[in-house]
Amino acid sequence: MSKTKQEVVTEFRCTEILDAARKVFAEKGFSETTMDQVAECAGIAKGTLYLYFRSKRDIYMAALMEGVRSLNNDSRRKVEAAAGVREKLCAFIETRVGYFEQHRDFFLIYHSEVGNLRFPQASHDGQMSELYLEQAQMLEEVLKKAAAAGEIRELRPDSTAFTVCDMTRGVIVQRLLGWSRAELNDDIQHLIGLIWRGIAA
Amino acid sequence: MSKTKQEVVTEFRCTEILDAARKVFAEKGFSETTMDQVAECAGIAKGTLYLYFRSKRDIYMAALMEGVRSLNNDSRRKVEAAAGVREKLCAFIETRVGYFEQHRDFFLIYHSEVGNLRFPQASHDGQMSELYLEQAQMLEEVLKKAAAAGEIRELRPDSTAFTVCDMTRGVIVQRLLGWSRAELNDDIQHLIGLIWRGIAA
DNA sequence: CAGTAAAATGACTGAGTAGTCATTCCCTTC
DNA sequence: GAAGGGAATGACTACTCAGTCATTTTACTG
Repeated sequence: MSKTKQEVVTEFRCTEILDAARKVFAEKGFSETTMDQVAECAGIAKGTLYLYFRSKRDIYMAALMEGVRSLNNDSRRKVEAAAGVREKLCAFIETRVGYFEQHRDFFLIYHSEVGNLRFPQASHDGQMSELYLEQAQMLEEVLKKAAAAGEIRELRPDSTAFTVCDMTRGVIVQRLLGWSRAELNDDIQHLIGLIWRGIAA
Repeated sequence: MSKTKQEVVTEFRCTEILDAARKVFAEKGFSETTMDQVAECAGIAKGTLYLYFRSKRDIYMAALMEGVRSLNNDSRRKVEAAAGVREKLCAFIETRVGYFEQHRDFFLIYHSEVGNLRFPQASHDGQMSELYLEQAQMLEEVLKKAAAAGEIRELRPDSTAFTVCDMTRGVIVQRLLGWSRAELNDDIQHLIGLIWRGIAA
């Protein structure tokens, strides 16, 4: 059964709102953004926002989580599809750097939220931590298997996985703030070179 | 000439206020913190805050910048004092991880600010960016010289320097959020092992 | 210990904004 | 094309909170 007209409209409005939200939140941060600004950017009235979302935080979390889930799915798929360890690592980094380059607004929100992981009002419930950990753990599994197979040296897979995530995020920040003028691919290759020598057997 | 009584009292009040500010801001983040909370935590009335600082943002920035400057000075001194490249790297990482472990409130503010580097209202003027870059550049110099001397392989010193900073910060986050249960020293040694193999000639 | 000046106080104000809801608009159906 | 109903609107409300300032407290001096 295909979607009713109702559902189509609702989905369209939600997408529209979340896209606008990402844009405005990315520019100003959560607290400096007003609902009027989100509404204006989405080209609708403020009241309409509340027909589709319960609160400001609700919109923010939806914009954030939708992005994170999509990113995590992409990463997982690409990593699973890749053949060896090195290739899996490459896939992980390339997918994520690529995704963030394509969705800069989302990245700014994501990154500022990582910075707030400790403030409870942000990332409510710890949904955000959960998804963050999910990625690290996926990487951890890859590293564990690779170590067992002797493809890389023995090191703490948990800590290493986090570190790879941090380095990946770091590269995007460098690019976004204009601290790197290299080609995207050079940045990625440079990072992979660093990591691979760091962990290779 | 020693300080007048005036100056001593002023300095004491400022320290008191900034300590309280770090505590509260670390717990709640900038916008969720009220001046009343800062005042209460400092054990003074709200009005008194405004005798020593011009605004909420002013207090926040002072608390942040004092910490960053102190951290940067420690780092620089320790790095300069260390003998070889590897030792300088160790000194950098150990100093920073140690400092942040000793000043967790400060770290939470610092880390959330790194997440907000792109939002103009935060980190006004870009003072924060400046100090962040300062550290990375110090490291960059170390790496350049080491590469010229053949002690490490040729790689992009700017990008590598940023990456080392990111990894270092990452380790603290792991520890602060309880994602690492290892001894402090194990975490540090693990990280240095990773980096050193990554960059060694 | 009175007099004075500086420091501290906290009730108050004004600006800003999340969220509401009575009204208007528009689309569908007969 | 009239009637009915669901979607959209934006003026309005209720509240929060940064920053002020008239008053009180404390510290110093002669």
